[in-house]
Amino acid sequence: MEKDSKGQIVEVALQLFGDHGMKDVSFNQVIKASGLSKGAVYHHFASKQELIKACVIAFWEKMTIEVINAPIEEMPLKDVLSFLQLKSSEIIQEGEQKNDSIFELYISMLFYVRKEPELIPIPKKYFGAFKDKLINCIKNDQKRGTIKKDISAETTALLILSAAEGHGLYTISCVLDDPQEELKNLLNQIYNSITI
Amino acid sequence: MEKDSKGQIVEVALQLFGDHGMKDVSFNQVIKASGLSKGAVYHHFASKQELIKACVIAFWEKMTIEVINAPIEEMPLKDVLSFLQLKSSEIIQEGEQKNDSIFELYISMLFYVRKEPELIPIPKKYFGAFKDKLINCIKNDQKRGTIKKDISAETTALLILSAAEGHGLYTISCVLDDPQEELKNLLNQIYNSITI
Amino acid sequence: MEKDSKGQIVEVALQLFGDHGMKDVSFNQVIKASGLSKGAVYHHFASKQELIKACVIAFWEKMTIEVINAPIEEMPLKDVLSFLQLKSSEIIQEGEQKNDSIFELYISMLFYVRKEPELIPIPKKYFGAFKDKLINCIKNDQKRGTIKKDISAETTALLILSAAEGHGLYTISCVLDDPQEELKNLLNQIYNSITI
Amino acid sequence: MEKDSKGQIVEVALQLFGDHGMKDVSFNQVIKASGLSKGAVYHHFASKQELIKACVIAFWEKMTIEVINAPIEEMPLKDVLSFLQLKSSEIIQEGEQKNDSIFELYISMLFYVRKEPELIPIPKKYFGAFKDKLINCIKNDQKRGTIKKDISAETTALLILSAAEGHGLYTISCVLDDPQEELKNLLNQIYNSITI
DNA sequence: GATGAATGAGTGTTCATTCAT
DNA sequence: TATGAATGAACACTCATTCAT
Repeated sequence: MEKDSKGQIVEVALQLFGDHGMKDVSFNQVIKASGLSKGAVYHHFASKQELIKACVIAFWEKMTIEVINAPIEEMPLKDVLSFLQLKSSEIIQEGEQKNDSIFELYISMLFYVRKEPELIPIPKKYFGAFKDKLINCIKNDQKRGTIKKDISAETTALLILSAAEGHGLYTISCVLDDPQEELKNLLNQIYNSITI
Repeated sequence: MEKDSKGQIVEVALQLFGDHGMKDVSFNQVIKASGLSKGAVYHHFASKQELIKACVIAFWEKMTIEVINAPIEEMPLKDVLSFLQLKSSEIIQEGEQKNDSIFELYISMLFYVRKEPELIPIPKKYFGAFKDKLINCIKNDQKRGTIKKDISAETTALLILSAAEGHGLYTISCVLDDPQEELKNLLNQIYNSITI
Repeated sequence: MEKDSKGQIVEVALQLFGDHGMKDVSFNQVIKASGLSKGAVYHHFASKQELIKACVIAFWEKMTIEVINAPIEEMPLKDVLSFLQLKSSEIIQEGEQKNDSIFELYISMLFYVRKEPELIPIPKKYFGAFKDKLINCIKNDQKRGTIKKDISAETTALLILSAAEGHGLYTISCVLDDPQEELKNLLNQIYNSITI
Repeated sequence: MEKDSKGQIVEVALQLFGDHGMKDVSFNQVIKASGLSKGAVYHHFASKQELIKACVIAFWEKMTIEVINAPIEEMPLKDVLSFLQLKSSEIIQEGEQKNDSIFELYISMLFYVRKEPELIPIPKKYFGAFKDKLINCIKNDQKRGTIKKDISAETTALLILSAAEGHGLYTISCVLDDPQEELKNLLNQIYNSITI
């Protein structure tokens, strides 16, 4: 019997932000889409800024939970990289249909945080969780003897994440000819360079 | 003795876009900053869209020229990577002072192109030139015998660019603890994995 | 052990009105400042109008009590005029620090009453009390033989009050060069013209 | 063939301010009443503040011109006082019909200036012109031998103005029983006290 | 070719007030 | 009696754009 208008507004706003980009969605549009009145929305969020802040927080919390729940934990790195490729291709395909891909929203969310320094810990937590999972897999593989012992798990994890991130950006901007193939090559080269 | 008002307007607009972000600069602001009258600016650009398009084109042309002129051609890859690190730290430092870094503008420019498909070749040319230069360096090093011959120059170049790009994004979003150190580690790991 | 929320709300509202002007204080601000909930305040005052009306009444009652308690009764007129000067300079000094002086609120209260005719008796009572006190002093002085007997105490009292009031308005509006000196001259000229 | 939208807007705004009070007239109302579009009005006045400022200036300039043109110059003081009474009763009668009298606007204009110190010279000029005219009349009467020579023309002028001003305020606020009669008494008492 | 007055839909925000709980 | 979620008209202001001169 809960109403939780506040949560619903954030939900609706995130949807709109994902569809048209954060900068291109007006508060009025959010209000209209929420089905509530102007005053009601302002009752929950004193300004557009505050709504956006709530959305940014909700976005990163979702992302963090997604990472935490990702079934990566005990996988060998090989499978994790395949998992990353799969996810990436899903995002790419989704992005081709919509005007603004989830990736664009993701970047807006990063940039927004940059201007509200007190929010920095939030995406940092997401990023840290992601990196830690990768590091864990690499160390497990090192124990298993499939990955060289003198490789820094930390740096390797960051390399994988950065390469995937950069590749994502290049994909979005349409400068790559065959994004999926090229991502596979990228991750393969990294993987091959650290396996025994 | 041409006035080239058109070019001047683009120049002024790019300056404003760099300072406040493309979405946060109105046509009126550009007009005011240009010192020309409303009618005059509209005489050169029939709409804001057209001005933006001209700016996007000018931006990528500048970037491409910069890459083409970069003194990378005959360097060993080692030095090229140092050069990349230097550039990166320059951008980071600049970005710390301004609200919107050049990096943010760069990403806006990528995203804009995405929605105006006929412009795609323009950043693609920039990216291609960058990648070709790297490939060239790698191949030279392979000839010199400092880099393994069985490594794909193409994939390695893309790996370097992607990793740097992704690292830039992570830096901008303040999730890294020591961006410069981490970039060094990243590039070192790549370099070590391909040297003999 | 009564809470007298009603009185407290009026108190808070008067404070705000004095600080920012009656027109520039919203009902919401009063509610917030009162520390009560929206519903609670509306329970006491069915509308903003009613709250204002209560404030106007409270304001004039305070003013009336102040006049009634003023230690003027048995003073010679000479001292009363000095007393007026003192009060005036106090108000001026206070008004120089705040944005809205008590004088501005006083005038708003007068103007408000004008539009709610049933309230007219309230400031009239204040004004009457003030005038009566002055008349009394003048008549006493006439008995004492210090003031001419053929002078109308009524008109003289009104003259003093009007001159002081007008002078206050000129002071507030910054058109006088040396308000305090000029008030002294004003009252002296009146006083000299009626003394024997 | 001049359009002078700017002047027309000020005219319309002053009309509305006079009718409903400065604080109770919204920019939208001015825009609607002006017959122009929102953008057009904002083209001339960058903000409501600027429009108000222009109105304040225009108001005081009108008032100053009115004083300068008043046929007071060579009159004996007696007639000038009658003239003042006449003017006052005109204002009172007008004020009884409208919600907000010209007197209320006049006071708002004084108060506004108080918060924009660079405007202070403007009503000061009006006030100075008024006082100078009175002083002149008094000095002429002193030459003619109808007014005592040992009276300060300066103080007397200020006394007349203050008393009239204060009386106006009392009239507006409905605390007087017979404003016109009382003003006559007031001015008579002043006049009688300075005549030989 | 160049000017700037004019347009009107749109923005984010505030307001006094109502009403289900 | 008391709460605070909800309402919607109004507010000041910005925007990209048009067009008569």
